[in-house]
Amino acid sequence: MAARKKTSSQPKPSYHHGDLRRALIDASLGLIAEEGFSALSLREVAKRAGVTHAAPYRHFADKEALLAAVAEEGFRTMAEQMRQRMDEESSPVERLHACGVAYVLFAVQNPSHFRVMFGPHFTRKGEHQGLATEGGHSFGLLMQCLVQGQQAGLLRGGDPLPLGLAAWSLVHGLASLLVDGVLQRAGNSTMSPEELALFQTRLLVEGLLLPAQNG
Amino acid sequence: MAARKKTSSQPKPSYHHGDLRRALIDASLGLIAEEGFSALSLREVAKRAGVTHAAPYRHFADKEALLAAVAEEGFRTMAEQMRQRMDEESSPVERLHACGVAYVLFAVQNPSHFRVMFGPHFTRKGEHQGLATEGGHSFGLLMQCLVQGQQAGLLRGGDPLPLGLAAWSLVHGLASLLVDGVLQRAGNSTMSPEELALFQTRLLVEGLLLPAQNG
DNA sequence: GTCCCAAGTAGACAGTGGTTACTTTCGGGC
DNA sequence: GCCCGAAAGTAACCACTGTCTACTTGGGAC
Repeated sequence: MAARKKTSSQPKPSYHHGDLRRALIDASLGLIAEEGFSALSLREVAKRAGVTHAAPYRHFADKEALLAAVAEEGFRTMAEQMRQRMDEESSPVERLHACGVAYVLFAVQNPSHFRVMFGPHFTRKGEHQGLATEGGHSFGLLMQCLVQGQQAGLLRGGDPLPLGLAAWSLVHGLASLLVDGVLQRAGNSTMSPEELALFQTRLLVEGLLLPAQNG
Repeated sequence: MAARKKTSSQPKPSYHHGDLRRALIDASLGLIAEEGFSALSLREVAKRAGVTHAAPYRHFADKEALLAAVAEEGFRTMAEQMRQRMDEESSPVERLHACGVAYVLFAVQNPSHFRVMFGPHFTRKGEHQGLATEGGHSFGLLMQCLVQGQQAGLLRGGDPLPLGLAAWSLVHGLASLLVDGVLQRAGNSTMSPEELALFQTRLLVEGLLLPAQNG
């Protein structure tokens, strides 16, 4: 139920409904949020959007196409939020933190989006390369931070790709645990998602070792 | 399709089938591995186990109970493998690495188990507290490593819980990305899951900063 | 004002899935 | 050798889902 800007992403406002495509995506997100992913069906989505069960086929070839649209929007929004938050910082290291915090916050604030983006759907098809493209943008932002940190002489050198994968793993893991509610069942409490994200990204940068032991 | 020891976990070998309960769990894992999680149905599981579709109800109250049994076994196996791998190391830091590597390797070698364990199933019910218990064992092993490292003066002090959550996030994220095949689509390649896990856990311990910058 | 065509409706079909009630099989205790 | 009860089989119910086809609506171009 994230607040959603009425951007002019879809050019044609459509005839009868206004913007059914938009409404279907939102209905999907709401349904996943309230009933869980397994409850998501085209028919129920259509009902939520206030149309009959065949109407979605005017906008999406099939169920998978709808999911792909949801995921693609998610990747785009996430990259946008990461960029925004990173732009508020100047130091490469701070930008790195901002990058990770934005990733986790997006997941927590848009759990339905996150589930679709990284779920086990999408049975093959090269059709969804839009997803890989959009997802690549986010990872590109992260890698850019890392390389800048290396060039500034702040971060350890060498191939930045493994470093980026590690950073991605960290924030993706935290996001997954939060979205799936695992941390609620574990003995966590107290720290907010943002605090957790900031703490963990700092920890990855600084290391678990005692400062005196390092170097 | 992980190799499975015929341990005496279930006392009663049952009458007609031999051990249908065991067979149903294995069939579930095989089905998820081959057809994906969404293809998992009680009827198909029963067919794979060589019985009719109503037979599973002699051993599980409903579909969710079967999933819970799968997940619980997964948590138990994972904790066991973590313990084994940790016991091969003596230094707390090395044990920490072993702990993380075992987590990731379990996920990669038992992706079906992993998906069930951390999937969005299990609609409420306190019945599944067996899951939380078994899951807690794994996390307990991790926390034990951390505290030992602190007591040995190797790791930074303070509340060990946030440190443990960070370590968990890292390995859980890597495991998730590998299991969901995201790293295949990204420009990864070259490093094996074990190498990735070891590299990343080391990185978390030592930090991203240049050694000279740290401390 | 008319006509066209996208958008949406109504209905149907085939397949699947979870679940339950009743029946049959068969190993072991007596 | 008989009988009980657990384990598995059989059959059916009912709900739901994705998708297709044919029909209707209504706004805008002309």
